[in-house]
Amino acid sequence: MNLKEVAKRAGVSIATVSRAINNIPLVKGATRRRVFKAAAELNYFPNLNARSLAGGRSRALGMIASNLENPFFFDIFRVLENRARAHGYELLAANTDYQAEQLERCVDLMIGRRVDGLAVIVSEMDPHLIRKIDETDIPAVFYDVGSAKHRMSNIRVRYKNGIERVVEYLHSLQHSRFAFVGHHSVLCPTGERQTAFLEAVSRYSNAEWRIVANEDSLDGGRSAAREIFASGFRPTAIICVNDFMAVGVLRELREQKLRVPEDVSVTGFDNIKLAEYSSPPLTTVHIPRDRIGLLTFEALVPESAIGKPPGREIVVDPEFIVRESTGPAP
Amino acid sequence: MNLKEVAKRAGVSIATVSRAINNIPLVKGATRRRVFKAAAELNYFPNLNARSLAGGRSRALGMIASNLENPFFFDIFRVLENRARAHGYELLAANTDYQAEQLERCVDLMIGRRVDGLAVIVSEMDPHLIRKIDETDIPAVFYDVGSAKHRMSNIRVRYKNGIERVVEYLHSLQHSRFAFVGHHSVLCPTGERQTAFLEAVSRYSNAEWRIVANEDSLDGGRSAAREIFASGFRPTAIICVNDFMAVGVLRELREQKLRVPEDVSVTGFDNIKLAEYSSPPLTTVHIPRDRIGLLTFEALVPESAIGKPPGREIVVDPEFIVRESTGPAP
DNA sequence: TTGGACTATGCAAGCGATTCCATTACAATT
DNA sequence: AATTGTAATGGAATCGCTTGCATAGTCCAA
Repeated sequence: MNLKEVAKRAGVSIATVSRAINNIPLVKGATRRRVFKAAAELNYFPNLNARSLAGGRSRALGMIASNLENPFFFDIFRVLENRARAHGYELLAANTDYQAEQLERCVDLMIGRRVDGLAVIVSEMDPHLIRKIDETDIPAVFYDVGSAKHRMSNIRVRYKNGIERVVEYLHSLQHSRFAFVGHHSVLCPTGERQTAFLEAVSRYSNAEWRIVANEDSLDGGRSAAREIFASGFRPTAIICVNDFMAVGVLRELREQKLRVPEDVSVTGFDNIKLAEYSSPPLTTVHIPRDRIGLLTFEALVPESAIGKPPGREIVVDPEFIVRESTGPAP
Repeated sequence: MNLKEVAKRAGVSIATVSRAINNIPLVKGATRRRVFKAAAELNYFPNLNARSLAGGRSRALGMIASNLENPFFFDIFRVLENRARAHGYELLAANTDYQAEQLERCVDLMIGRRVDGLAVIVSEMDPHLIRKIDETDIPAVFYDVGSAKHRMSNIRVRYKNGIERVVEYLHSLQHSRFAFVGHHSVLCPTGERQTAFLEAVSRYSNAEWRIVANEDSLDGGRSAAREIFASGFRPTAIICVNDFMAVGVLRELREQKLRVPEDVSVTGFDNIKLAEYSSPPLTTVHIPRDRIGLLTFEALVPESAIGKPPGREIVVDPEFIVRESTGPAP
């Protein structure tokens, strides 16, 4: 069903139908009603593809995430979707599973759909893709990568501070054997956290440590923990790159009959809901995902944030939260 | 950048460029190379909106879910996305948060995008929407609602069997005071589980029970548990409509210093990964989401399932899984 | 009655692709 | 050399919509 049919039935031109459907005030009340009646009778749905094509914009935003299964990303998605909807946009979401190849596919897809703004919240970003997106003139937001320019913004989370706080806190509880559980992502976020971990831990002369990595999932966290113990290392504290994996670590400790925090302390990162719901609840570092989502939206849709420059550098500070998964070293 | 520009640069017609880009074999090797070279130099991306419009199909599938945050839905999403990608489709996902109003918006959006197939995995479905979708001639899959017809399929999970097994099992462990934790969804899935619970529990003359409902989230599960205890009822077993909420229940029990399963047994439903990772791991009922995702895809894309009829009734059987969250009544 | 000044509507040109049909190029066959 | 068949390309209509511009209708003041 298309405009033409509706126009015929309502006895007006397609231009008028288009205006009526789009609530353009020019149309007279009576005409508008006739149009809506005809549209309803014919079960008419505006073809959004045609609309995007003709209108020159898609009224859609895109979000690409590394792992939507991890609530960290999902929470951002949720905020972004709500903002988008409130402003008459729809949100197209895509998942890369941390794979560079899929990321490229997703980017092509989003550009192909001619989204009006694109958020790329991934840790496997590649400069070549940034250039690619840049050349399209689509407003974009990246995450922890390079700096802002043109119409591209960047969100930077100060992971380093967070990890430092974690290590300091554990050290103050007399811990000295640390394990760091990361995930298989080549670039920034894990990288920064891992680097920060190394720096922090190196400051203590009596500290020993070990680093393992696995995929970003519950299973990945558990496997990582298993790997640590298989190596013979006996950490008194396990610092995880995020809460999701930390829950996996907790599971393995349970299996090994190690009590948390009496025998070993565990920390997460992100402060997803699940951190509060794990047993024991996780000591972690809060990253304000609401704020990230909101700022991302504002960066993508300039008219929603008048006065703020189109391409900007956004810095987000984490916040340390102590719960029950950490305690004095045994 | 568009076809015309690429055509000009490559010195061919737009028809030829279109064929080259779409890998239609008619194009001579040398020409093809010239076209790709020009496209690359111009940073050309096919406009998918235009393509959908001209081609008469969008090469996109849609999936609408009640709550993508609940891994039950996300797992289906993942399978569906993989199948879709493997067959050259993209997947548009939308979330309703169990709200009828949002569901309608999502449906309009999907129809507006002219998806080639639409899966509606929600429990708040409404007959009027089914008719709406039916009239568009888009192949669709629904979930636990009515029966199959035309090009519309239906997936039905035999929840009843699952709940029966759960109740029987708990009864065999001498439990007699049951609580059922559901969520605020008007229609089938919860409804069926709840009804099945009532039926099963009514068979035992010494059984007492109570039913509470809350939103489908970790918080919702916890609040539901709180409500039970606030009412003064002291269940020996809490049967949850799904694992996600069960994890919330577990959290509240921890707060109340009640041991699971020594003081109270808890069961979930769905067998999401988290069920295995909670503490204690949840006794639950497995619903094969891989199978559901796959069957959904086959129902949406007929050419992927030759021989099978377009509109069919798919029945899925759950499987009872005992873990550590259940034990003999205290 | 007529002439603005609006308000409502229609016409038609795109938007960027696909695809049917016609045409050309070229090689093989007679 | 003429003919034929096939492979490669181009022309142009079409998909459903938006929107600038032209036009028709309406109302009121002069």
